Amino acid sequence: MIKEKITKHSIQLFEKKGFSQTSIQDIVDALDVTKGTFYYYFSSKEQLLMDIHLQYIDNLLARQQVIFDNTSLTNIEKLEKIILLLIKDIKEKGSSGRVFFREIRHLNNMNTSKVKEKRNNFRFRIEEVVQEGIKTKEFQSDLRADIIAFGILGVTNYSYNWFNPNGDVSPEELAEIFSKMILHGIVSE
Amino acid sequence: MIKEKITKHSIQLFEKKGFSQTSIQDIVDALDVTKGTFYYYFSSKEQLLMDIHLQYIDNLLARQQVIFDNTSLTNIEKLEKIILLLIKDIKEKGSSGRVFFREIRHLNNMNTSKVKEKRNNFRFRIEEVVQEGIKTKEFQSDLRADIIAFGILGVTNYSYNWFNPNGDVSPEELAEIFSKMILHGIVSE
Amino acid sequence: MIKEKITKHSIQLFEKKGFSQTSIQDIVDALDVTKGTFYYYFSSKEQLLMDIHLQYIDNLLARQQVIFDNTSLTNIEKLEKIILLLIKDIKEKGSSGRVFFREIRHLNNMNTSKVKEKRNNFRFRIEEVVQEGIKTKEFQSDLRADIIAFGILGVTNYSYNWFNPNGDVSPEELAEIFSKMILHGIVSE
Amino acid sequence: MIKEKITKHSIQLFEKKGFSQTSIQDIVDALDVTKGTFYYYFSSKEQLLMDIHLQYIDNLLARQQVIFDNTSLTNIEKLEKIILLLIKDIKEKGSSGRVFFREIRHLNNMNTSKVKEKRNNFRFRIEEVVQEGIKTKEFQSDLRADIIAFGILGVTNYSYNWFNPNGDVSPEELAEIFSKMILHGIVSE
DNA sequence: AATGAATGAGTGTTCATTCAT
DNA sequence: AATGAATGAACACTCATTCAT
Repeated sequence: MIKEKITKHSIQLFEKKGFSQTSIQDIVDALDVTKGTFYYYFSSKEQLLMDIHLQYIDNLLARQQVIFDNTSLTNIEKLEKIILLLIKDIKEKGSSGRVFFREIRHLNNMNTSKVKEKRNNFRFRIEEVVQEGIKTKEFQSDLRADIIAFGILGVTNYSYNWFNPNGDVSPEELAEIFSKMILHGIVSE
Repeated sequence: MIKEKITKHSIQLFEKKGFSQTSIQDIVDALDVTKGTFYYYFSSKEQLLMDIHLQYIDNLLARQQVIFDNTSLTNIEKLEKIILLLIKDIKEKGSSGRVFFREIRHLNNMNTSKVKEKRNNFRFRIEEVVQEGIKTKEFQSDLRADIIAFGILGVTNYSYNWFNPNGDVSPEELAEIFSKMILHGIVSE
Repeated sequence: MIKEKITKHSIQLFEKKGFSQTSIQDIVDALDVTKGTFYYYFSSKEQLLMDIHLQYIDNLLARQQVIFDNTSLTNIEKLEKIILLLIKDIKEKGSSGRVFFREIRHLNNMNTSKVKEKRNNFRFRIEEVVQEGIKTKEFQSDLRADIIAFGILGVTNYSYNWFNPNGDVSPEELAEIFSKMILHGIVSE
Repeated sequence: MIKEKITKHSIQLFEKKGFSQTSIQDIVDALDVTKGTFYYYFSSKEQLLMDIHLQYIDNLLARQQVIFDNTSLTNIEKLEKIILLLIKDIKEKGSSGRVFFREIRHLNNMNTSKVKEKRNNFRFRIEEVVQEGIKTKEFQSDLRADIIAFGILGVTNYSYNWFNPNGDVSPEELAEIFSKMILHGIVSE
């Protein structure tokens, strides 16, 4: 209960001020508890950050898996759904996402490796979808699936930095615009 | 001379360890000078960071301007050249770029505004190219030029995080792959 | 039962890491109980240390008393037996002894006084034996019994720091070597 | 200058309150400087302790060396002079000595090794003197020189704990009493 | 008899910055 | 142009102790 509250508030603070600019004091002050309480639940500031990272990426991976395993979808549809998954997440978990993308540097080597492995898994899944789509002729035969995967992640992840999900474009609309761009390009035929 | 050396080494250190994890002591130690010397050339650590930001974005803006002003280019060509400009920069100024994208948070409000304005200008130029291309029918008529500009920047900026310009894909090849994806999509026609 | 287990394990920890470097957490972790349990049995960390001190010195005093009261022994024999008592204790209660000698500083004033008084009593007994031996002409007539007592304690107590009772010299042999040195010196006659 | 003042005051404080009970704050408060100043001169609290240890043991070793190298002395005289050296030091450097004997535990492994090696060297020199004395028949032929060396150090080092050099017994007198005890024993012939 | 949550004062250490020289 | 001494506020983290249950 308190642990969850600490995590939740920390995410807000890390997003607003950055991990290193946020002190444990800032965190516990925001919750009206003492530092001792923080260290009762977390062994270090870094462990809290690791918790946040794992919660975020594990959740994404699980939801990506559902899409990936759905055999009734074409690869085009799978890509669209993965893009939508990421964009919609900005509304639901935007703060976590921004912390996730920005603060990984503050994990130690071992933790960085763990998180990067999971991050890579997410990317490899996208790469696989592209690869499969090439086989089924949904996609062009000469694509570099690995690089396309990076391209797709670039488009979606960068959105965390600028997209306001409560603005005039809804997450669903944004996802559709990006899907269209990636799938069909912007040049008129 | 010394100032340039400080800037150059700081970029390396900021890239490797992060801005807040790099102390002034680290910087001056790397150059075998003393802290007094640092403060002779820079009024604060933040000012050094601001210098790095301005050098980076001003250089990019200038080079973008040349492309933008070249009336002999189609809008498609302009987009291609801007993408190439950004990707090639990873090889030439990768460290600066990574510092630029990661450490803006450590500027104060006024400096952040100045840098963001320049950043936005860079984006507006891309948006204008897209807008022009729509008018000339090079691009599809129903595009959201603003969002496409964000998409393009997502693809290129994210590359700073993963692209190894000395690997098996050259900057020129990467730029071409991304240009093709953005212009024509990945779906086979 | 539990109290004894806490005391016993604490002695090991205090010996290995030192009193102030050992936290209550360390102690209870080693026993798989919680801090509450510790404070059920001990009112404070210091009281535990005091317990250890008292157990150690009271035991020594009692065993010294037996020697002291044995009227069938000469004073030389009494000295030999006291030296043997202390050296043999290294094998049996080495950890306690080391804690006893090293950590008295961490007792408060009142407790320090109590322990020092008992320590002094131990020393006074040795002094008395020397004094008696002077009267009986066993010992040289011009000895400073008080200082000789300190000398004897120096030899034996310092052994706690270096003597390995399981090495090539047994406690009995060591006690004999030291007895001989103190009684007869090292110069060849 | 300031560094020396810090060291000097720290020795007093460490002696009175113990190393771990003395905070950096205590030290700098006593000198009316700030913690920053402390860390300008010392990289850590432990390094200060190491400095104290090295100053103490290096000084002792150097003075022991002079005695050791003096070929005009018999081995008996060398022992007497080494004992006097240690006892007189209580008056001159008593605080350092007490810190030296009590706080070695607070050095890390590498530093402990360094200090212990020097400590051992001091002891080995005593052992050598005893060994030489056995060869020259000054000392009894069946002595365990190594253990006798420990015995001598026990007598002298323990004096740091109780001897008041300004009391009714002077350092010279104490050294003579102990020399006599060690050389000739206490039993009347 | 024992727990587990919570406290709060304290610890060693870091570091951007200042300033007389 | 450059130094080196000094500052002081902040920081992550520790820990003996308390107490309701």
